[in-house]
Amino acid sequence: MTLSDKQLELIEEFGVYQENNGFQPAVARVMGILLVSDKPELTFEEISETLNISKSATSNALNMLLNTGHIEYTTFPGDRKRYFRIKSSNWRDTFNKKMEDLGELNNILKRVLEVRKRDNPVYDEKLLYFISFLDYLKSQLPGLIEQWEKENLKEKV
Amino acid sequence: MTLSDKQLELIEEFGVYQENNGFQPAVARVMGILLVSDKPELTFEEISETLNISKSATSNALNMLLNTGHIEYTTFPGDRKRYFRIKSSNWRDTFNKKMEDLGELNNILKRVLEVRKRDNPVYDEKLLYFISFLDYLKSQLPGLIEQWEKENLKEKV
DNA sequence: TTTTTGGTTCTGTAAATTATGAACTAACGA
DNA sequence: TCGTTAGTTCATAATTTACAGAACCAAAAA
Repeated sequence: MTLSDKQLELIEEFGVYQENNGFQPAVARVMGILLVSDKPELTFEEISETLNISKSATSNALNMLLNTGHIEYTTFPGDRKRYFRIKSSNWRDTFNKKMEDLGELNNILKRVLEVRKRDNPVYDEKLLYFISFLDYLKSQLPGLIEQWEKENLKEKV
Repeated sequence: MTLSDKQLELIEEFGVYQENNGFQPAVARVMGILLVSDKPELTFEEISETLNISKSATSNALNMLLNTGHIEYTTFPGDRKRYFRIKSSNWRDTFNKKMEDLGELNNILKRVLEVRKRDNPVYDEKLLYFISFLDYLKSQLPGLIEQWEKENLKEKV
């Protein structure tokens, strides 16, 4: 399989993005190739050879991504190969994870306020504002998402 | 300076959180101590000794955080020490960075759609939905923030 | 003028991460 | 039953990171 220069470039770019999200370089490239390749499904061999990563690294990356629910595969009768593709639900998950992450931060910050004893309440106030903002966001987002879904389905139907 | 067990625990927890955001362990702990200590401002020495990190690591961490705008310091006449504190604007920045990050992802995904040529449009559709969702979010968030600010100021005044 | 304070800068290195290649295995095909 | 395919597992090599320690420096104090 061959990829255009633009596709190779995007794999790297997406790869770096996902490295910053905590994925190993090779794992991030595997996600990248599944995302940008013209074929929506690729075999172990195609991934390994096109990305120039060893079989072991490919094996580890694919199993890791399978375990974390980022990819899945189908098979075809009379063909021992597995055909891997990105799980599309993964996009929504990516967003949800970011939101959960802010929730975690918010929990930590709430406990910070309980634990530290500052003489000047001005310092607590700034933090309280941010906490309240995150709470507000959390309360409003579901409605926002719902509304988007409504508008989007309207267009589609 | 001494910290309670709960404070030490929170420094570690916040530290791990910030490690996941790409900060070095020691840097993340420095942010942590500035966040949870009873005193809102701490000196180089207090930070270094309380966290048990070397002067060099402390120096690097503080300069890194100063350069990236996460902390700032004040001085007092006749006192050569600098008193470091977390920049409170940093909370809003943290949130903004998460949003910018989703914007970056969105840009990459838009280019993916331009570059890959898939026979079955179903695959593109899923991606298009997510892109459109992120765009929607981007368009709605400023209003959401504005509304929160309005409500919050109302309470305060 | 010498010493102390409040740091900074420069190696060196322990530990962790990430990937490789080779040996291995299970299933199928000839 | 022998070879081939489609991978997995293991030992280890190559980087990368993250920090400590020591030497260093400028300003203030003694």
